[in-house]
Amino acid sequence: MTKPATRIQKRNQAAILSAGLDIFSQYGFRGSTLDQIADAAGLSKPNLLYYFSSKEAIHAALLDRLLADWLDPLQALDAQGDPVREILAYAKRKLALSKDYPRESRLFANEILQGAPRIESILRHDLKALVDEKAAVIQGWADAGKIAPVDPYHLIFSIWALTQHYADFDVQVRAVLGDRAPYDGAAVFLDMLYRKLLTP
Amino acid sequence: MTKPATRIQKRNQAAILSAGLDIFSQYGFRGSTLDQIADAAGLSKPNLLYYFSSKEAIHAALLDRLLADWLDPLQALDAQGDPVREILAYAKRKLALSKDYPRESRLFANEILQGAPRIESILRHDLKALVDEKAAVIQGWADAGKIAPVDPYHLIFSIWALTQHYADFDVQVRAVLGDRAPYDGAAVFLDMLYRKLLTP
DNA sequence: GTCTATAAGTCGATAGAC
DNA sequence: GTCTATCGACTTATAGAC
Repeated sequence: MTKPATRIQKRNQAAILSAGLDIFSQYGFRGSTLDQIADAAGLSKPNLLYYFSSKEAIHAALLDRLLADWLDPLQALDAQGDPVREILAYAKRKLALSKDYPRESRLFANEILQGAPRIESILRHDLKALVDEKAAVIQGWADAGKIAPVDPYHLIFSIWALTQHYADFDVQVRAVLGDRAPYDGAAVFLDMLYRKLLTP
Repeated sequence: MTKPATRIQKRNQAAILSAGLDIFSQYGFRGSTLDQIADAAGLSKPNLLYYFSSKEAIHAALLDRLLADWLDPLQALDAQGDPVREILAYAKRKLALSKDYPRESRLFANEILQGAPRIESILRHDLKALVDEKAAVIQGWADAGKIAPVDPYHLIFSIWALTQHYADFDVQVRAVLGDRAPYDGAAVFLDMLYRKLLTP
């Protein structure tokens, strides 16, 4: 029986996960070191390994936490709702996720870029099943003439790409825009884009 | 005076650069090792370092070669051409780049994700200047009523995001689509998307 | 040009004192 | 729970034989 976590344990675990998110999201799994994470968490390396048994364990905990929240916005797409409004709302939720959780977005991007060795089976099963389900909903809307006829898979990919871009390529976006804030303009642009695309 | 490169030198340099592209594009600079690259190139590690003086040198050579080609498709956007046709052609060129040079796209994505430490000044100067110039062209088209009024910066970002997504997130796209080929559907989707968005 | 051997440093992880 | 010390493997790069 493990005892309930003390305040110190909770604080240190949270500090390690936040530090791990900082480092892993920037350098990927192999490019990150425990020294960096321990330093960012304000702990010694052996002390860090007292809380998580290995580098893998920290990374796995972060991916678990991420995947739980990552599919939610698409899950919430409601087949009973107004088609255009539902898709616009989905894009808006994903954009908010990029704005509020950019490190999580980059952690995911790094994992995919490296060939998704730790989550490929989840992508092939859970993600594929969810996308297939929602693509069928969107296809149904198109068949019923409620939205313009578009390939539902590429529509979903486009929402992923357009929203995650602002988190994953943040450095490039800021290099081009300078001081101007990206997300207000992005929200307006995406709203217009999908409104025009989807209106039958 | 260095002698002109022999056939063997050219072949080995090319093999090293191709192997480096394979590895760096997947694991990023820090996550890649010379052992991996030497192995992929079919050379011993000391022999690899006979051709390139350091790990950094291989990576720098790859980034140089990449950046030269990377801005070309936008450069070719012609202010004198037909507005909608020019933008559609740009998107098409970028999608072809993702299809034909996915490793280069992922090398760039890795560099940006890691904070662009080696190319940030290029982004802030050359890239920004080019985007500013072409954004002004697009803004002029919008002001003249030749295309719908859209934010030209977010329009350009959207083309980057939508095309590079198919190279950078290739694993995820294939996990969802299964056997179906991504690029034919993507081309049709993007053509319709930008046609509808830009038509005044 | 290509190899073996190795230097010099960093990596993840453990031992054991407190 | 947290520390210092350290192990053994790995990593970049060099030396020197062939």
